[in-house]
Amino acid sequence: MPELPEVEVTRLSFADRIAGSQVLAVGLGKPLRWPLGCPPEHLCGQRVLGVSRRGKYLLVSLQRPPAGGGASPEAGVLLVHLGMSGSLQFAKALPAPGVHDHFSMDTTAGTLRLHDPRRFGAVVYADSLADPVAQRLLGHLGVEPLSTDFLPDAFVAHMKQRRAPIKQVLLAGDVVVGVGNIYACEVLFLAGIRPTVRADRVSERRLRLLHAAIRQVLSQAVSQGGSTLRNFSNADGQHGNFQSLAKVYGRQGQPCHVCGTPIRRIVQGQRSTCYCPVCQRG
DNA sequence: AAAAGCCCCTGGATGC
DNA sequence: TGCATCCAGGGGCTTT
Repeated sequence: MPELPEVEVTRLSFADRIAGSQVLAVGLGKPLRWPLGCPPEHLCGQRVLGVSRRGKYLLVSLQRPPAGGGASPEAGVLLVHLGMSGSLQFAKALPAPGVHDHFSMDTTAGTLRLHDPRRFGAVVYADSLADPVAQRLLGHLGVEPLSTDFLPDAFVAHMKQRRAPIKQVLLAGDVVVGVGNIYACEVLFLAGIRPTVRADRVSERRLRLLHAAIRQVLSQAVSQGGSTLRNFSNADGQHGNFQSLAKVYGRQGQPCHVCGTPIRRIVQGQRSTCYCPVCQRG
């Protein structure tokens, strides 16, 4: 499933190529998680300014060419979420949409297409990032883990205010974004923290280790091209190779790489958690 | 405010 | 072999 590194790798794989193009046509397949929020024709003629990212959302910024006169051009943004099974393709010529291709946008530079069998993904149009439609999805998000705003002191302070199990706080995304189920398990292993421990009961020393682990694991995963744990590929169709680096996720019953103890699997918030009962006592 | 549970969906794995 | 059942998971929403 796409987590922050996969989304970032996807962005890097097509952002430069689509920037500056003009939207020619938009086609929709079966309904995604949310409706597009505007008629598909509304996008036609708009210019693609660039692609940025906020958490696991890709933000495709658009601009309608001024109709004439001095009026400032209207700007808009497409919020793209890959959900659990989504992937983007961008190419000059793509074959006809398949049964799982639910959003297709032809531009002068190529076609951008969302392939999403489980349809947990979404493509939503908003007039701007300040628009309530965008704020509903982005407004509550925490700090970007790979930005210079992700500071140890603030991270510790936030965690000390939360009583929920630390893994659930990571997944909630309101302290730090982009840490999904796989990476949450991995970073807690690296920091030696038991996933079930209340966030505010974790020592400051280990919270600082966790902060460093989040930066290290996510940036490493980006440089590796993302995870292939769930058939991930970037918009060029290339696969990442992070899966071999997972130390606990999906390894229940197998020996811990550090101490040899069998990795344990539990369920938290209807999601599986894998951890080493010996290495993760903090 | 924060925490916990619900629900959307379907390919792949498992069990009979 | 073919069927039914279960499971995975992101994250906004509702309820506590």
